[in-house]
Amino acid sequence: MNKHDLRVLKTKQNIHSALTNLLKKKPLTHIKVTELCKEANINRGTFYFHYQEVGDVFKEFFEEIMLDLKKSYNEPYYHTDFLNGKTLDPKTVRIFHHIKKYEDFYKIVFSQEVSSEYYYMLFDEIRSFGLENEHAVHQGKLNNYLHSYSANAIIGLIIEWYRHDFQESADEMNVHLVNILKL
Amino acid sequence: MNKHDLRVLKTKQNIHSALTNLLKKKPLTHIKVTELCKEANINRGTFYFHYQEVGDVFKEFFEEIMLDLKKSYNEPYYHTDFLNGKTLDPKTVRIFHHIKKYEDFYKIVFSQEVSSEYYYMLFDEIRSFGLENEHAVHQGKLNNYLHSYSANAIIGLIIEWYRHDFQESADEMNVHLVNILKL
DNA sequence: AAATATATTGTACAATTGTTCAATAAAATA
DNA sequence: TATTTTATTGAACAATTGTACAATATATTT
Repeated sequence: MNKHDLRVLKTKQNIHSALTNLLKKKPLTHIKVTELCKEANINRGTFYFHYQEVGDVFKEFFEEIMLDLKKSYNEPYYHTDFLNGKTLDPKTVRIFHHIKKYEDFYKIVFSQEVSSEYYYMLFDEIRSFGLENEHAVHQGKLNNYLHSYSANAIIGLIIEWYRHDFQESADEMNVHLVNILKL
Repeated sequence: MNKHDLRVLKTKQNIHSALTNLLKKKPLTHIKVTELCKEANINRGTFYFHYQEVGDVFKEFFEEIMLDLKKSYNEPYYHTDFLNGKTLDPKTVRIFHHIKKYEDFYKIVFSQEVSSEYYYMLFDEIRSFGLENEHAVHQGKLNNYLHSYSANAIIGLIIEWYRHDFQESADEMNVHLVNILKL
């Protein structure tokens, strides 16, 4: 299976737009392989040649989104540094802006029904940023735990945000974080 | 459907022990309804009278485990307060001991393939403990975010623990946490 | 342009799913 | 104990899944 083969590209494009369409009508977990193939005008055998289940297609979407998260996190950031007189953390605020940008996808990622794999993709990405303040280097094992602690704490905020249906702005979320870190 | 009916109790007992047996042989996501019913010696129609999918049975297990977590968290705690000369947080250490106690279940809960619903059950339980230091009462919204932040931070540690195959002891985990909180 | 490689198709198949329903068995209730 | 209630069974059904394969179509390579 050569992912540069034009046939493969075309097939995957069809499947991708088919899934995008179906997601407007029903939740990911309700979409059948048969249904997706019909919408994409491809043979079911072709689907199983590339994927195992519908969720794998969504995973491909989310892999792209993770690339964007990595990219936007590493880009120089030109954003207002203040909101309501509070200083914004220039590192984490990019995460919140990223989430807001892909709000519709994260509503799926954080839903109860889907597999945890997307959660862990986000977790590992944020974890790789190494968010733990300025406290330089620690001993190896503690550092591992600290990374997981910090990354998942941020995701805890995002879960709460998700449960508020992403009502707050990204900047407001960052203010919440700053306030928590000040405690 | 009366859950006190002896027939229901017997049926659920059979299904429960059938699932326990099958889980020794294969992962949760590979267990079919048909297979579970054969193992439990009950009719497939009976299964669908009580559940929707195999995961619902595991959810019943986990609901009991969440009750135990709540219970052990509220019990007076008689445990050594020191390890390697470090003070242990008497609140959080119970969570770690609880996880260790049900290690086998949490290996399922934290696995990539299963639905996120178990994760959220744990999250909501830990969140309800209100772990945020001694900083008294804050404004309503910040408090919501703080609870989710703190609860998920702890779970971040547990995820890391899970990835180390739960090698460390509960007390060592608590030392990690204490060290992180000191930063 | 011809030869080669391989992705896609169509078909078939067994197994599982999810639902329905009347008959039956086993409870709870009077 | 007799009556009533209802959980369980078994059977049937359409739909979906997951796999296999030869035939075909459409790429890539020479």
